[in-house]
Amino acid sequence: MLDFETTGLSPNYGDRAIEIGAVLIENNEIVDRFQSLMNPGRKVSRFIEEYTGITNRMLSDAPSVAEVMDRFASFMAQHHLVAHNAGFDSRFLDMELQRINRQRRQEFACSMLISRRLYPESPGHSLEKLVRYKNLKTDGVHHRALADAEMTGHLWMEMINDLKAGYKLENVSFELMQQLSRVSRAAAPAFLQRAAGKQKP
DNA sequence: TGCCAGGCCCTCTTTAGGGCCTT
Repeated sequence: MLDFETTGLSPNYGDRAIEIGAVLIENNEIVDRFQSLMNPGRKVSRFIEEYTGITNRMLSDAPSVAEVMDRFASFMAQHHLVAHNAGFDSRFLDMELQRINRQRRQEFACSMLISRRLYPESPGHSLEKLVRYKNLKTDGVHHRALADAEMTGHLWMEMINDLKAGYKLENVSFELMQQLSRVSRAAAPAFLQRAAGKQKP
């Protein structure tokens, strides 16, 4: 599970990463963590300072983006990747890796797309609203990379548990989650019924 | 200086528009 804080929304228009947080999940348990600020080599806006709590002063002492991303590439290794609204984080990850001549090879899954299919009745599908809706573990910090990655991890594990309980699935693989995120919202229940049928002995 | 996203998903749809979600 990974999360970026950035200078803005568009890597194609020059925005850069300023913090990355990630948790490694094995057997429905957080077993490792990664977090670092990174100096993008430019000032961040007042809006970003207030939105994230990450100030220009904090970034001036931080290691370079290249240095942090090199360490993170080793941390993520070949593990599957998950982010909340993964399109956003995958664009920044791929752009920052490209800048250090490295490349992502593994697949991404999006916890937001899956939550929309699994919890259509939720009042919203932002990370914050889902944490409240599912009463997930949180330390109350939002818009910081490690805290958001941890909450995404708890959401991911909750969704797996709900799929197991609600559809009598014995095994919920990363691939099944990815497939779920790709079927239409209307077709999701039938897709899950079929998946459960296939797993019956 | 101020401007600039991208994709999903619904609906009053498909020759489109707008809300949501990420910073």
